[in-house]
Amino acid sequence: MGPTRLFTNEARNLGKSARTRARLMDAAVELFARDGFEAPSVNEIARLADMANGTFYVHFRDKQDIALAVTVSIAQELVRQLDEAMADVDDAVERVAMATRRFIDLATSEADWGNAFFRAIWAFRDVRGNVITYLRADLERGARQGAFTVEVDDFLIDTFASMTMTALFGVLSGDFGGEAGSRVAELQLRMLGVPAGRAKTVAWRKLPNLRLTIATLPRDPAPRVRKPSPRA
Amino acid sequence: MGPTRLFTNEARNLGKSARTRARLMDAAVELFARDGFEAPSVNEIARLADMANGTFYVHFRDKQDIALAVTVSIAQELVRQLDEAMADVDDAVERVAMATRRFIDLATSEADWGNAFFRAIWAFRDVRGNVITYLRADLERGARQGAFTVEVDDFLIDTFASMTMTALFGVLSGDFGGEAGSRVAELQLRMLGVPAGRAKTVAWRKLPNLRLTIATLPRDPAPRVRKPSPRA
Amino acid sequence: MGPTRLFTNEARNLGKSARTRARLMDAAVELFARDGFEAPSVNEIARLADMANGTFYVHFRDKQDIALAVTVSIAQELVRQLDEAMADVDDAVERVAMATRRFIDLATSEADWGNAFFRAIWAFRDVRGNVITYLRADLERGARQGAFTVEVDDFLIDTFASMTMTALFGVLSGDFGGEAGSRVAELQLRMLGVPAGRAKTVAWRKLPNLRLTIATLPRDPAPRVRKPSPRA
Amino acid sequence: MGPTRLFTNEARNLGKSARTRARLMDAAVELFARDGFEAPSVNEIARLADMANGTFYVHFRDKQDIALAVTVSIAQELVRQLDEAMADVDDAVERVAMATRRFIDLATSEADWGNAFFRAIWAFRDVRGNVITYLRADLERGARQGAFTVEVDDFLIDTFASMTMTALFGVLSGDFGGEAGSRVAELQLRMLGVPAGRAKTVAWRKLPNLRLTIATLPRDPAPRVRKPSPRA
DNA sequence: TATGAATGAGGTTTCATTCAT
DNA sequence: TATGAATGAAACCTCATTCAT
Repeated sequence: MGPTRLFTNEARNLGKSARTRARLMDAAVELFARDGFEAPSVNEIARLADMANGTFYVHFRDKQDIALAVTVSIAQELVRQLDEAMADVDDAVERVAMATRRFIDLATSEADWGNAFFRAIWAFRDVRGNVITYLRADLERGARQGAFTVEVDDFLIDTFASMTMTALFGVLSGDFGGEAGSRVAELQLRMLGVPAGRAKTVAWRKLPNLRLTIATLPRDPAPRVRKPSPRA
Repeated sequence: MGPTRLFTNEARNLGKSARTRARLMDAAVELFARDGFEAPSVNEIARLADMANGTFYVHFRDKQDIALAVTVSIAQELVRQLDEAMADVDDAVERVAMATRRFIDLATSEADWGNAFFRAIWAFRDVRGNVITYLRADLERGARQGAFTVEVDDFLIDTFASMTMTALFGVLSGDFGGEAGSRVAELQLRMLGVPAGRAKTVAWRKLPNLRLTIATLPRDPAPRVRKPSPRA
Repeated sequence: MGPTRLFTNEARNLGKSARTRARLMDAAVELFARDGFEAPSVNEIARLADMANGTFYVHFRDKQDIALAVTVSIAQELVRQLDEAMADVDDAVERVAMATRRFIDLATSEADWGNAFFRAIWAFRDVRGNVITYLRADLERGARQGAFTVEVDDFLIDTFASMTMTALFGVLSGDFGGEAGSRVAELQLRMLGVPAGRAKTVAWRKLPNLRLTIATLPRDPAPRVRKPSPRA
Repeated sequence: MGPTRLFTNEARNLGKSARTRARLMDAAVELFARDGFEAPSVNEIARLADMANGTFYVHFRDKQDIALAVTVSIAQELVRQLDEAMADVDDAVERVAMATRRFIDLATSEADWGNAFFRAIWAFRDVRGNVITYLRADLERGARQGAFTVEVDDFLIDTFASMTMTALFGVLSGDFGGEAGSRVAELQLRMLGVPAGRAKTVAWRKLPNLRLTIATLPRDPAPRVRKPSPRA
């Protein structure tokens, strides 16, 4: 169950430069996830990626640079897949609960990415913005639908998000099990004003598992017929 | 408006060694609060405390050591004063809301301490334990009193605590104003199952301001009424 | 007002390889003139020449190599044009004064070349030799003609040359204006033994301006009168 | 005939810090003299001074810092001793010739210092100022005394100085012998307008040798009776 | 020829820590 | 206790140079 090297996989069919860059990013994810963004030295990253230290600087300006690249990629991918998975859900209560649960599922399915994401949220303000946009949309939808009885503003969003992140962290660190997603979701709905009964029902409804993936099938030769969705 | 040097103040009447140690701790708080636990070098701490770098090692094994000393002290003091201020409150709903609000008040009244505390919570697991004991007690009291309709366990406590911390952080970083305490408190009560009306009433009830102090020997011209102090 | 790219211009009608080489040399002159011979990296030179770093090594062994190529070329060109401009002057006093003045004019008319030359004189002994031959000839002519009352040897030549170079540097760095040529020339003649009056007359006599060029194939719309050019 | 370690010698009776600093400066002089100010790495300097690389940074901010320290010291010492040696000479013609000759003698007597000084003149504009002040004074004195028939201004001073420096460089590099001082001095006087005969007489008059020294006798314990001159 | 990714030695600088005073 | 100079490992980064394409 070693590291999955999602970036390397993604760059499989790209040029040499892109592949080297991807190897560095995978190495960085692994170390960032384990030790945070400060601890790993550039040399360590290069060594783990199995290349000369100088090569790092061919592809990134410095550690901050790769950290941001890695982090933004992860956040985008996470959010994109999350959004995709909820495309056909309309009810805000359902959406909010599902977002929390699936987000935790996804971020948990690839521990390094989840950890790196978790660290990134605190380290880089930009990453937050990316994610929060979606969250805000769902909360406002709920307000419009009359399902939530609280004011939706930055304060609420921050609070809400921190609950999700805390649950995620608990799962990643092994303190909590798979039910964590449902538990926070239920608490969040209660907080928002959803009646306790409905909160419980929605938050605990069975949900198919999600796995974080990165588009992998051949790119360059180009799949002639665009299938409905190239991913599971 | 400069730093308050609470440790130095506390050690005012102690031996020279204790006073030197306190100066180091005050310097450390100031730097930790501003730059986190990694960034400041031992030399910087010593320089800010206005003593030779070698002196640091007379009093602390290493940076980790002083960081722990500092944060544990802060946490203890914070919790102690919080507890003291709520000694005569019995109702769990009131206690829980008040704890959240006053905690934020206290931690906010001395920005460096608040920031250092905030950082410590993530960096040192031990500091959490200290604080959480009190929190658990109040939540369990509420469960026994039938005021809360959720299961009280580690998961709930973590979630609850992260909400408070998020509000605290928002205030410290200037994103939110003084009402943040009431806002989280209200959200927390709703989450716990307190009816929306009561949650609002309790969370927004006027409360006298608290200021973090390190009670010790008679202050400057010395207020006679204050009892000697709980510490040497 | 941008750089003149004299080498590129000179190689205009040569093979591709020669043109690439010339572009590198122009880039090198520009950087050497600005930052000296050590500071610019091979990568910088290549980047300024708008080609891949590897290409550099197709044309030059290393930085020393291009530095020499560049400065020897500059020195030759400078001296050649200087010599050409004085072909019909016979009197040593006139020649010596004119050489100094026109040398400064030329080296000044193309600031990068002037600066690179100036730097080269100190860095590469070889470059000196090239220039000094001409200088010695004129000084010896003056001695034969009885115009100079000092012994002409290496010491005198060095001293004389350093005076010219100092004036050149002053002009290039903006400390002195256009009259610098005449001033040194006058001082030099006095030093050599030319009576003060004559020294002044000769050194300040009006002189048409010279511009450093790399004569090659017909210029833009092509001045017909100029003979084909002394080079391929 | 190894290196003389003048700084170390000077700091003999000072504190430990000053002595370490002096050792670094001596090492720096040796390397700067041989390779210029760019080539030697900080590590090389520390290694030659026989201490850990980190120690360098206890005493100097960076290479520029030590280069300046070294250079300013050398220039000051050189100028001070030169000035001292000419204290009782009044005639400007004599002074000017003597200054040039003795300056070359001094700078030559301690080759490393001379070389370092020579390099410094080109690298640090500030060092020039120091030296040039004295030079200007003598030239202006000559003008006042009616001995010189040229205008004394920056241009003249630069030219004059470059002649001296060129002679110095020639001696240091072994191209010229001990008579170089007299030769330039004679040329300089001619240039300034001193009749050829007088120029020769003054410039070649026998002069006792000078040696660059640094005050060396016991400092701290303090010599009770100030002798007329503590130096040879 | 031209490319540009990759290399790794070597430079600069910081810093926790020791130790003689 | 307090000092602060000294240490050296280790971080960061640059760069001349090679080499497969």
